Amino acid sequence: MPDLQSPRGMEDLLPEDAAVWRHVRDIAEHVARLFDYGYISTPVVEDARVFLRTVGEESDIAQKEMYVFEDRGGDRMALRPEGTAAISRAYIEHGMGSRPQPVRLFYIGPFFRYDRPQAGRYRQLWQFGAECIGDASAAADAEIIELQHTLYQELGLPDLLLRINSIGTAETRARYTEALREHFRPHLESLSKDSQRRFETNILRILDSKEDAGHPAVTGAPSILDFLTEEDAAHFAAVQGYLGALGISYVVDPRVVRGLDYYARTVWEFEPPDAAGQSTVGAGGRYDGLMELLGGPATPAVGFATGIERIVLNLRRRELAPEEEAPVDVAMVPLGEAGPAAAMRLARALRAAGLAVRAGTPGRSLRAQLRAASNSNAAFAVILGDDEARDGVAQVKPLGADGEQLTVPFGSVADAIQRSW
RNA sequence: GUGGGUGUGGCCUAGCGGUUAGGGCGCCAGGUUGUGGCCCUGGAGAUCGUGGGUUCAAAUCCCAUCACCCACCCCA
Repeated sequence: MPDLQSPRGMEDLLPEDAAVWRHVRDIAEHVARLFDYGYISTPVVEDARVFLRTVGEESDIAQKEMYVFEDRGGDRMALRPEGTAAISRAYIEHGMGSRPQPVRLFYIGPFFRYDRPQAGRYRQLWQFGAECIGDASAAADAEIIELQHTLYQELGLPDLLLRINSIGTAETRARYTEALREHFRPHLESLSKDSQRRFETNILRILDSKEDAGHPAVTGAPSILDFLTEEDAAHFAAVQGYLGALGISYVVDPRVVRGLDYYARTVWEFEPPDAAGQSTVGAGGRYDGLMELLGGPATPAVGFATGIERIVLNLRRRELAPEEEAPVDVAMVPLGEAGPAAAMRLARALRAAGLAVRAGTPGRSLRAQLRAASNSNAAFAVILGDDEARDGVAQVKPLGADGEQLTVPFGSVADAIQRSW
């Protein structure tokens, strides 16, 4: 190991990884476009309060997973751990409440969580997300889920399991957590240490504990769905109605909860069927209370985020990840004294004609350069030495199985290559 | 923060007390005074993660440490 390496949990993206990332990003942006979501990019660094106010001071994100630092001016800054709060900040700051509602936005970029890395979890992670802001209706929930569902369909991940739930409003959850507390209190002794801790910090999390999954107190716990108000229940039923109309399969799972406090009503997750470990590929929910936490007007909103690394992981597991970018069209092969300069000028002309051209390596033997050209998967080698430079021509050599090498005047090289396709 | 596993050239790896630390891939060069892919030959490239200890002798055994991986917590 060299003594300098990338920070823990933050990975270099190498050229050989580029094809699959480009693939995912292209499809994500395409799907966003299909739904008329506009691209928004917010800073990677924000005033720490943007997140501290919204994710909940007590949440793990605020307590131990956020990169917080003081800048040179003494301001408390944070590397963004998630997208929704920052986008909400931008929505308020730019008065987007005065635009036609709802405002539909999508984003893609890196986020940061000071977590212990493991498979599918990183300290710098990329997320693609979409937010539909200013629409309280169940149709907006369905639209966001449909967008996310379409993304996975387009990517070739049609069998991700959609689990949905409603966690009601803040009042609902207050009544429910009180009921849970009463339910679990007599069983505390027999629950795992983690669950005992959760009993104090985030009691909802006991429900999806891995250790206590089979515990009778967990399996027999009351369901939040029984605590929903009439309005919440109607909203949830409407969402399910839309999903049914769209033919999107899902399961209602009352154990789906959210780590962040600002969620309300509909929440969901997409998971691979062979789920294990850090498996959630994407998750979303309604966050009607968030804007007010940031000092803005009460504004209903719903959105989702999906982890690019986790998408790539799933594509690779299924061998659906494209391995290579499109190969280069032309590899230049300059020889001799006059070849290199003439080859550079010819390469410029070819690029101007829209061809991708890899520069050669003057000084290397013809054999070595042709080997390299062949390895690069270039469609053509263009050989240019002293004789060619003198005569104003180049040798155009197809690198495929067959095809004849031609002597072509400079001005006709681009044409000759484009015609022979 | 907790637990487990693994560290040998760029990558994969053999060696598990005494070897000039071996091989494969890749890279560079040559085999053709200017013609690739296959093949052949040669070359460069390793403080055996780091520090300490045991021993006549350590990549190999012990301890510590660091890094990475996996899992828990939490989350995308």
